[in-house]
Amino acid sequence: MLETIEEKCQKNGVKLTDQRRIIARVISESKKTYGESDHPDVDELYNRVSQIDSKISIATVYRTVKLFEEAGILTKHDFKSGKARYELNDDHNHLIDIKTGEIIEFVDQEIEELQKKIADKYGYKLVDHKLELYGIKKK
Amino acid sequence: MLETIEEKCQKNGVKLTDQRRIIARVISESKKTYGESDHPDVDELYNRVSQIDSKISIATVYRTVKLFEEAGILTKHDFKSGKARYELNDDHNHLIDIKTGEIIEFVDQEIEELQKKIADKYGYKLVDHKLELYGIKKK
DNA sequence: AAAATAATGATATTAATTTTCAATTTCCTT
DNA sequence: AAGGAAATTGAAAATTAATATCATTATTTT
Ligand SMILES: [Mn+2]
Ligand SMILES: [Mn+2]
Ligand SMILES: [Zn+2]
Ligand SMILES: [Zn+2]
Repeated sequence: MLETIEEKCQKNGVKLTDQRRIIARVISESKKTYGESDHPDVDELYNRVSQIDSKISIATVYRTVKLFEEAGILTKHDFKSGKARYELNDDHNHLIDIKTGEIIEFVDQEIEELQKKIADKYGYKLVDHKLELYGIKKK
Repeated sequence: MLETIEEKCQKNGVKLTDQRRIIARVISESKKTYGESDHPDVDELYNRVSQIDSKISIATVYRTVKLFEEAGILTKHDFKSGKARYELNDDHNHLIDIKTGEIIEFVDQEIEELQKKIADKYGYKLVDHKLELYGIKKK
């Protein structure tokens, strides 16, 4: 982890209240605590946050993930589940097992460059990108 | 256009009622009629369909796009708009202008192959993929 | 043609997210 | 430090895309 959410907030002028700090912590720790491919939805975040401070409302969780997302701190995913799922914005891609729902994260420099090249070709500067691969395990 | 929705339905065992046929037609014509980057949501489809047959209900539009999607005829997009948007499933990608919302469609063989290669590297057979590039126009 | 099956339209329901609003906390200005 | 403005919060209501229900209509099957 290169930069903490707190630092990113400071840099982006996002004020950190007690509630936001706790929510930030839960998100930061979600990978370490719950495994590599953890992409919690708001309900799940609310559950985890509640264990730290049971008075935090789900409205605040919704407000905070939105705030963090708009500040570029979090990435919101709309996988097929219907609920939005969140994680730290660290520029990786996802390979999703359509049988099990397992999510594998990957980074590929070649893809990154190719995407930049394509945007460039159409006269655009690439500022964000989303790549999801759906596959079935080969036996 | 290589294959009509009607043909795809027949091939996939999807029955075409009058209502479905009209909805299929509206979707097929959405590009020609409304320009290159047309990705209508259900409300918009309902509006267009209603001009042809005002008795078709929005429930039927919802049911039909779901049916077509499950048959692999349509692709459902969850862009940032909140509403799902639909178009013919023809395996292209999107470059979205984050200032104007304009959607540019593109196909890139190199990206296609690279994606297959990555899935393969993780032991998966690629069955679907979604790539969205977000950019700002260079001046 | 009669019975069974499927699809439709209208409406109710669900569920995620947003909004409202009064209360509390934080931030300014003096 | 005090007082008032501004921002944030919790609880609850509102919104809204999408789905489910159900009586009616259309299509198949016998
Ligand atoms: Mn990247
Ligand atoms: Mn492809
Ligand atoms: Zn991830
Ligand atoms: Zn498209």
